[in-house]
Amino acid sequence: MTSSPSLSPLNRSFFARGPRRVARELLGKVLVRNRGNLHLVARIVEVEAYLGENDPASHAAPGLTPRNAVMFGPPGFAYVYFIYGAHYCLNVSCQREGLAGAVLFRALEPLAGLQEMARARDVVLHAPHDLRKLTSGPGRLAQAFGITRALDNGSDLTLPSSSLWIGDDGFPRGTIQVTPRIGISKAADQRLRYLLKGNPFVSHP
DNA sequence: ATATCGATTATCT
DNA sequence: GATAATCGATATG
Repeated sequence: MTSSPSLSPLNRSFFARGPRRVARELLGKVLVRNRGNLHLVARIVEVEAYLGENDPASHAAPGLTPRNAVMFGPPGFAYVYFIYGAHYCLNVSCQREGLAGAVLFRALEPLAGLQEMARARDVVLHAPHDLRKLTSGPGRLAQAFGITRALDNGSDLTLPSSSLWIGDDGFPRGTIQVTPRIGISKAADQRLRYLLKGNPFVSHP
């Protein structure tokens, strides 16, 4: 038996809280893509909270639509959207059914399956800093993990048996830094971006 | 039926 | 630092 650190899935109640709290707590956890025997694993190092219908920057602001329905559903499910004609972005729903909320995954630190991520991203790994090209940015990490709306939107992220899920490996998350969210025009002053201070894989250093 | 625009990224200067 | 690329969701007529 090879030793492997225990990796436990985050349960429903973890996500049944406000987006700020969930965002904060998600830092240091890991995102896992199950691909048969192979696993893609990466640590969550940067996220943003989207507060729901009362948050002008949230896709939930216009109220329930087919696109944003997952955010109005139960917590712990993947909300995947397509943006700028090119990129998918991954969120996890939080709060509770009927009360929208979500956390956007903005950057990950790749831990396992690096070559598979590189192939998905169409990059060649030379220097160590090339790893930043894999999962530093919401569109990049989605591409590295093969995340699409057709494939992953609405999937349950609390089940380790499912294709995509979130786990806790006991990593001590360290110091959290809070800044305004990136790339938005509305409510741009609010500090709802959370990152692990000093982590080289955050998207906008 | 058509127009607008975006929770981004790559590729320039 | 600035900008083009690109398309689905949404709003409007």
